[in-house]
Amino acid sequence: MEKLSRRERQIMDVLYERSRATAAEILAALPDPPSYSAIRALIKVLEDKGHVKHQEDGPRYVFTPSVPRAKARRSAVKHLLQTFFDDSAGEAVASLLGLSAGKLKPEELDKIEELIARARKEQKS
Amino acid sequence: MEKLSRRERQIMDVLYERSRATAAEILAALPDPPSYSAIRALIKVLEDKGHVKHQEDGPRYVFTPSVPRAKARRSAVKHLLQTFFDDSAGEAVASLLGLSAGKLKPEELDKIEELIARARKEQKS
DNA sequence: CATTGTGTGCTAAAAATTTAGCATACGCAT
DNA sequence: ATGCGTATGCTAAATTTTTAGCACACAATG
Repeated sequence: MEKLSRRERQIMDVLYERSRATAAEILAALPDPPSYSAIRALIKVLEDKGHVKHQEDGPRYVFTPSVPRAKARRSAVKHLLQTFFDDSAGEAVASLLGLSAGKLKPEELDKIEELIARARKEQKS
Repeated sequence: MEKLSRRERQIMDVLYERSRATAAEILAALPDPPSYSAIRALIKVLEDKGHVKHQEDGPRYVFTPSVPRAKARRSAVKHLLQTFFDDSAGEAVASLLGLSAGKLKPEELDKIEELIARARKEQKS
C-alpha cells in the first residue's frame, strides 16, 4: 500500500467523508478543483494502488474507499493523537469538547459519560 | 499559505510532535528518510512558504512551526471531525476513549468529566 | 595551521505528480 | 440514424516534488 500524494489524500478524504461518490461529486468537493479528466486519472491511480474500489451504478461509476472507514478512522485518530497531543487522550478530548462547545446534544454527553465510567472500571481491573 | 506535499506534511508533523527540531533530528524521525541535503532543501521550501521558522542555536539551526501548535491542532481536529466523524464530537470522543482504553490516568478522566459538566451547563444556557 | 566534522546555500537532474486532450461507448431526443 | 451530452480509458506533456552533489563557513583537534 503506497503513499498518497496531496491530491490523492484529498480525494480519499472526500470519499471517507461521504463514504461513496462519483467522479463528478469528487470534483465538486475538491478545493481548487482541477479538470474532470484529471480527477479521473487520479482516481484510477488510487484504484491501482488499492485504496479505492468502484461499482457500476447504471452509466457511471461510484467509488468507495477499500479500507473500511472504521479502520481508517483509527489510524487517523492515532496519528492525530501522536502528532498534536503527545498521546494524551485527555487533552484531545478536551480539545474536542472545546471545539464543539454548545453543539453537543445531551444524549451525546450521556454517552460520553458512560464511556468514562467504563474506562474507570477497566482502569481498576 | 500554499499546500504541502507529502514530505512537507511529514516534516511538519515531526515539528508539531516535538515542537522544535534540528535538521538532523527531523531526518531521524522521518519514515523512509531521504538524504540530509534533501531534508534541508525541503525545510528551506517550508520556510519560504512560511510554515517554518528557524532560530540559530550555536552552530546549528533549530526549526519550529510558524503557526502555533494550538492553532494547527484546531484545524487538524476540525478536519478529522469532518472527514471521519460526520462532525459528531460524541463519536470522536468515543473513538478516543476506545483507542486508549485502560491507558487513561484517573486524573485525566476526572478532567474530562468536568469538561462534560461544563458542556452541560453551556447547553442549557 | 592543516584536517576533520558538521553545519549552511545553491543548483541541476531525476522522479513523481498533475494536467489536458483525444478516442470511444452509450442513452436519449430529434 | 444522427447528433448531443456525459460517461470511461488512455497517453503524452507540463509542472511540482524530491533528490543528489557540490561549494563554502566555522569550530574543534591533533
